[in-house]
Amino acid sequence: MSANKNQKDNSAGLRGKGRGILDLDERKLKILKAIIQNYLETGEPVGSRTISKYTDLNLSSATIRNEMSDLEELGFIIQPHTSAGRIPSDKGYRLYVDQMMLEKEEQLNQATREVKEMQSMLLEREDKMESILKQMAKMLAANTNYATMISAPQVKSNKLKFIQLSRMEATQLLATIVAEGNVIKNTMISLEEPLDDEAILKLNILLNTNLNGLPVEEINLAMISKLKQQAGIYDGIISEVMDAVAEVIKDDENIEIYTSGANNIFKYPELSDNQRASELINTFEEKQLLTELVQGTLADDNGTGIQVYIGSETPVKTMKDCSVVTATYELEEGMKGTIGIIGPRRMDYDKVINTLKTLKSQLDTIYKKDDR
Amino acid sequence: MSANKNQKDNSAGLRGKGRGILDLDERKLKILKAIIQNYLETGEPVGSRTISKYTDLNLSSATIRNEMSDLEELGFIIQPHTSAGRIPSDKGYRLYVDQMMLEKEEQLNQATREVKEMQSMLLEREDKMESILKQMAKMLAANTNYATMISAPQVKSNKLKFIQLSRMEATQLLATIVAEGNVIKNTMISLEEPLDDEAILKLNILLNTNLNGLPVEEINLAMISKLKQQAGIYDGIISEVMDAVAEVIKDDENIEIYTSGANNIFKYPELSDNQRASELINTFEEKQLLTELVQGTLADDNGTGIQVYIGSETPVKTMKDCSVVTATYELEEGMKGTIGIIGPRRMDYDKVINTLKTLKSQLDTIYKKDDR
DNA sequence: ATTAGCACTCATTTAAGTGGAGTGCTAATA
DNA sequence: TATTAGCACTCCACTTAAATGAGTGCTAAT
Repeated sequence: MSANKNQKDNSAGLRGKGRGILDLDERKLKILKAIIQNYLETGEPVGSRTISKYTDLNLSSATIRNEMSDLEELGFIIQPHTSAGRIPSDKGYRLYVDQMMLEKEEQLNQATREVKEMQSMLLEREDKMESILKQMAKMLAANTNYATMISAPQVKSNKLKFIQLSRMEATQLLATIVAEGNVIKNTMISLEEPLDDEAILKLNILLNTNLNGLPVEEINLAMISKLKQQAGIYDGIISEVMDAVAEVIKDDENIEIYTSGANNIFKYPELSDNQRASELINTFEEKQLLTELVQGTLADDNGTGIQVYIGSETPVKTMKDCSVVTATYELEEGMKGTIGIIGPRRMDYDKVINTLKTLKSQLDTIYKKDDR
Repeated sequence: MSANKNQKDNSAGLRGKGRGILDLDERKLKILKAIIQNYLETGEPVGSRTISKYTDLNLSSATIRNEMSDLEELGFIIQPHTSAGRIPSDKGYRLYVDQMMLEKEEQLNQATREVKEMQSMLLEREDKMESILKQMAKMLAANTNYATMISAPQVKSNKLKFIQLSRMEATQLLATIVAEGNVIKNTMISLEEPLDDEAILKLNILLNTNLNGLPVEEINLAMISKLKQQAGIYDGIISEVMDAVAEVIKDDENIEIYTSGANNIFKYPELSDNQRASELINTFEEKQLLTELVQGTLADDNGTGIQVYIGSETPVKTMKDCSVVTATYELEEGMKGTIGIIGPRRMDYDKVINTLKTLKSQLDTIYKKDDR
């Protein structure tokens, strides 16, 4: 009975540009695409009649039904229950997205326009990194209606660059520590006894001659105790400074992540039942959980800088009902960061990917680096 | 004292028997209390029979009904629909809370125990303010099952304390600016041409002699242009430094606010329908919206440092279906911050207030200041 | 290979029915 | 006079049943 269907399935490669198992004949592909697009809009299972009417294939619903039956057998679509329409499976989405990323390579046009307004807003206040990123996350969220996250570029500061003690008040010192990548930390140090300028100068010289340019892994206990010894009665200060140095290193372990538009998930019924919503909101609040995502993307880099995780593909388990699209951007000193958009499976992949692509290139440009 | 808020809330004498509102006869008070307590637990309207059975008043349901009828007329309770039990009105909650805050003044005991574990965890990593506050918010949320927020102490830095330029690399300067209250900002300044040590020293002297100890309002354009003039060819650097100074001031306009447990709202059905949840989550994400709350509490200070906003009383409109309990704490230099707990109207006021009280005093203690 | 037609499935909607929690009122009681 | 028992009534929440309709699979005809 299903002989002819199976025949098609097996002979997939006969036609046209046959390569790989994934090729479907042109018509099936069109139908699948139509199904997905329709589902992206409505969020409802889509039936054969809908496709037959709203597509230029001029096929009757019956024919569509046959094709859909095949598509289901191939695992690209799913029937939620016996007499419902079909919805795309993760595999279906995946095909769709892959297809799209091939086709759409060139049309940055429309998205560019949309991002332009972002860019102008961004440039308005050439501020410090933090506020730029925060703002960017916010605008992305507003523009896409999905939840967004953006991680600050991860600096691997493994060298100390500069240490300085300055007197604030009689018994208070300010220690400024700068590591490679311009990671800066300030600490206040309280003193028992006042310290004269000369002593401070000496300490500064001591610290800088010994530590400047030093890879952190070379700062060990032996080294520290040697310093203390040389500092004499001021060894307490050395201790505090070294604590601060440790902080600088530790700081870059937990990446800064900014999020926005978490409440957008309420726009998609499939995500907003209490259970799921609660988990997702929590994930966004405990940004720590998002670091997995960042780490994941940085590891998965596939050349394009764009990654698409569909449903269970995502590294963060609480997002198994979502799709996640990420872009990694890279700043001057080889510091990489991640932008992520989190939405329902039926995300507008086209728009999102294009937006991210453009944004990424803009970001690269802003920071004087063009890697396209 | 804190009860005076609603003391003369109209409706003073609808009935002959009505005297001042606060002296409801003892029995009515007991019944009201019973109703509220029951409602706090169940979240369901409570009927006369329930009260009659689970209270030691030994009254029949009929009697209770009569009393409830009176209480409703007085505005302390509400009937959601004709034949339902009663739920407390905002006014009812208000009375209950005021009453409680009088009674419970002395019993810090139990709550103290609960908070102790927090304290020990807190002290474990005597870190910088930020992480302490974050952690505190988190623990509060975990302990209470409500959403929490905590604002970093608001520093009113109106005097510059210290400015320093240091050379990082040949064409890169680090500017460190410290304002009163030890608000620190670092900025990198890129140079066209290398700068020799002598020039840097001069600039440092110039900046410090002119700006140290200066109230920010005295830093005007005239002052700046005078500085530029004196700096000669280095006027560009002065500009950048002054920009950074402006940043320091501006920074303390938008207060840092840390939140946690936003997803706790999903534990209370009355808050977790999509509409409300979305708004609330948004409020927590756009922490800026919470500043109103902080400002509000700092303004409303009533001596105890604890404030309770019930329903529409809260300054943040998106929280009109919530109750908010806040405590203001004060650190050494007169810097005040706010801790807030946001939950449903039927919040466990008793526990929350006690927890906040204890936490507040702990906080005060940790920072060497006891203001009880 | 495609299509029309038909019987069937099943989630969703609508209507009607039921139980029960809770009230207000009245009359009886202490 | 204050309290209580009793009763009729209200109305929500829940269940059940029927109607709806979108969608399918299969078969026979084109």
